[in-house]
Amino acid sequence: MPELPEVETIKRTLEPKLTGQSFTEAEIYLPTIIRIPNAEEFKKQIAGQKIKSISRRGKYLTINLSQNLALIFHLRMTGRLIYCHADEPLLKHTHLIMKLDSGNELRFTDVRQFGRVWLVSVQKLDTVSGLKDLGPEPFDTAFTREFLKKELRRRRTRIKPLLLDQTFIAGLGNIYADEALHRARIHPKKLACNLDARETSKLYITIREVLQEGIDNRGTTFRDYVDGDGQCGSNQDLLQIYNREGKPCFRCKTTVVKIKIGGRSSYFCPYCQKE
DNA sequence: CCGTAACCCTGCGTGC
DNA sequence: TGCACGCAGGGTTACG
Repeated sequence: MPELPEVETIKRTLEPKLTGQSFTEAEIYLPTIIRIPNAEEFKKQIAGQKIKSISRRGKYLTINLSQNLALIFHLRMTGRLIYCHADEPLLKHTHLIMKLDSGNELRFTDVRQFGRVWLVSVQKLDTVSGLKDLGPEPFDTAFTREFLKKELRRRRTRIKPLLLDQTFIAGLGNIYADEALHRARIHPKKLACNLDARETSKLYITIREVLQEGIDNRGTTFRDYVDGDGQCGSNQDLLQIYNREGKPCFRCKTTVVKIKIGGRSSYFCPYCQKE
């Protein structure tokens, strides 16, 4: 599940390879993944476009093109964006191939077909669903301890679903949200407005810590995630709580529990994270 | 405002 | 071995 650290890793692997190259043509095998424009327009518009830079916002990856165009990807759960030579055999579930003038290709594959692609002018970025409504970047100066404190105080929802709400904070997904809560010793069902000053401060720090460690370890490969070179990350070896149901908490040896909150699984330690 | 659930989709683990 | 079934999940939408 590509979350902020995974998308950031993909960005870092792709940027030096793609920058300066131009797209020559596109082959579309599953048109439904492209939200804007239609398949024919996509092919027509992307041909000849030069890649200026790559950027990330939350879990969205943007390839900034010449002529004020932006090619935007959201990988959802199983999407992959891989740079390789045109001779490489096609992986299963390859839905989109974008050819480059170097003889290499950028390929989009996605087992579950939930990933999405947009090609829009920068003036129309607000037509990319979810992008304009994103909350602050966890590493941006706008995301301060005071901001988190103020926002949590006025929210009467449980902390776990709130951390997953991309309009609240951009980039956290199920894995890093559980890791941040465990490290801050906060129960996932605790109401946001009931967090005390110490918990809020701790959470502010642990959100940044778990994300930074995820980036440092080149992402968490739980099942499907690979970077732009097709390489797995290593952060899965360092997870303290996610997917550890029935196993002893590394801190206190209490058995890790899995519960459902808002339809999503949540892993926590009932001793370290009291409700 | 908040919670819940359905939906999109395929692969995988489980139970029979 | 094979089949049916439930589950996994990010984001969107609908509804209470």
